[in-house]
Amino acid sequence: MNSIPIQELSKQTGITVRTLRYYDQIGLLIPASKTPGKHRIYSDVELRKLQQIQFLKKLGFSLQEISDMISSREWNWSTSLMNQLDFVHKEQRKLSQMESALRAVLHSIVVEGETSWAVIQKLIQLSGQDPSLKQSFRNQMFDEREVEMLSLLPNMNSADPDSLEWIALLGQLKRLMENSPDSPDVQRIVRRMDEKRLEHFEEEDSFVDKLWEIRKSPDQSEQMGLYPIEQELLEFMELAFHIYVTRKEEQQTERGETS
Amino acid sequence: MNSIPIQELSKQTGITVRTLRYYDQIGLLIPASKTPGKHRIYSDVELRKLQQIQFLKKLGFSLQEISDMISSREWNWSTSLMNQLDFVHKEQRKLSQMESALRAVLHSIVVEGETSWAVIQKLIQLSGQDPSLKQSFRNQMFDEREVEMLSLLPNMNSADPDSLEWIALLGQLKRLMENSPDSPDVQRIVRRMDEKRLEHFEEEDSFVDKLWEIRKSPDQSEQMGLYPIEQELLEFMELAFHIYVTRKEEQQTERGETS
DNA sequence: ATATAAGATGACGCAGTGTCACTTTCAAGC
DNA sequence: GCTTGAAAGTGACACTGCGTCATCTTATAT
Repeated sequence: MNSIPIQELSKQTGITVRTLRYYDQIGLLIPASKTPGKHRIYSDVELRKLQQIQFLKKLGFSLQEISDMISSREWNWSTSLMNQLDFVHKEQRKLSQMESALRAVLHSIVVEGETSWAVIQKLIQLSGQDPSLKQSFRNQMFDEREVEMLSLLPNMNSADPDSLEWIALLGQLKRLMENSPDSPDVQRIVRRMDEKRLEHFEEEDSFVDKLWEIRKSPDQSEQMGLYPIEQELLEFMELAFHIYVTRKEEQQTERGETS
Repeated sequence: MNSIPIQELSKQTGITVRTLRYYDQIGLLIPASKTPGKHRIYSDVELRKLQQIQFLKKLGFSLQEISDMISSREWNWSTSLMNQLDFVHKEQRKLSQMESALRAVLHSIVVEGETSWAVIQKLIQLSGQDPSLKQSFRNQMFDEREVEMLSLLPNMNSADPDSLEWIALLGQLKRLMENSPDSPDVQRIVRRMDEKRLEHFEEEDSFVDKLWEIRKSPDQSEQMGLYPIEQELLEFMELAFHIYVTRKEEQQTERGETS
């Protein structure tokens, strides 16, 4: 039997001395013996046991659970492993929700341009409402095919590049609101928005129109669970869009295009 | 100014009375006033503030952080949001590792048939080794194309149905070791294994052979980071396989097949 | 014998409540 | 105005898993 002083054990396992003493205190890992001066002495039996403890900790079990597992001779491993797996899944869901909420705030700040409590307030409104109401409103306004298309819409709390560009474009547009809606800067943004619209919703004009109507009504937007965009920005956007579309048609006419 | 007693506030927000008192104590949410008898009285200002606190808690911030955010007039939101997002990602990684380790134990128990500390010991060996060594050993034994194929191998800690069936088959085989390797039960399992091999590694005989050689050497298996399968089971499997292949060839010969 | 490293013990702190135990206040009915 | 029961108050301990002092003792090498 080789005797291992506490610091040795600490080095070999990476567990701090403090923790080893704590494990002794709660009876999880008791040293093989002690010197007359009460210094702890471990053996390789304890070394192995400590490694087991480390491993079980990596699985996320609490020291209490580990203690039970180690002491009990016949332990129902499958059950506790499955429970633990279940627990991990729940935690993962929580984290996903946190992630998505965090993104929503970050992106809202991009759109709003300024950081303020107003952003938080808006999101509190959104997150506070009953999701089933949202669902029924969506089903009421759109047919089945259109409801599916709704899931393709850019979203405040998603991280895909497509949504990100929409958010960025909105943010830029907002900062340009002091300019004229037919200024080149504004028109370039609107052109890009139109391109993106065509990419995803070409031939779906009626859907896009319906969506735009909802967007323009703050109440309806809220019921849909859409991030509230301020009225002025929407009006500015509509104006700029109108100008853009008109010019586009003129150019096509000049070039003698028929379609 | 409407005055809200503590229980009212509790009901409206879902925060317990105890927690509200604690928030008062740490100065996070101080009631608007108190009755002469020291009962707390809140107003809708505090109601809104409490909702903000709830929201920020959903983002995973600590009460201290929330306190800072609320009290400071000019807070750098973006930075703390990004930090928090970062933190969430780290937690997610931890959970993924836990999940995969948990699956490894669960699956190992299936293969071993019995639940025992030996399983844990094996996995401790595996998880304890330096992953870079594993990497270099793999690169040393296999060429580039083959290394890619390695990632298609069934794995103890994955949850895909393919891996699951391999695990299940191994577990069944182990329980049948007392039978003769040419018993129908055993042969059916070996046939299924062979089918699965063909599904994924048809035309890759040399790769499969090389892998099998490694499997048969406990040392090499360990260096590869493969779950240790006991020698007897491997030999039993090889024997059964040999019988299976021989019979298959005989049948083909009988049927007068040439290839 | 002495210096010094290593060890021991004990206590506080952290985060966010739950839970007891005991006292006081409020509001309402009489 | 008095009684009563509900609601509110305060204070303290518990939980998890250690980190981090501070203070005292032991082991070890010279």
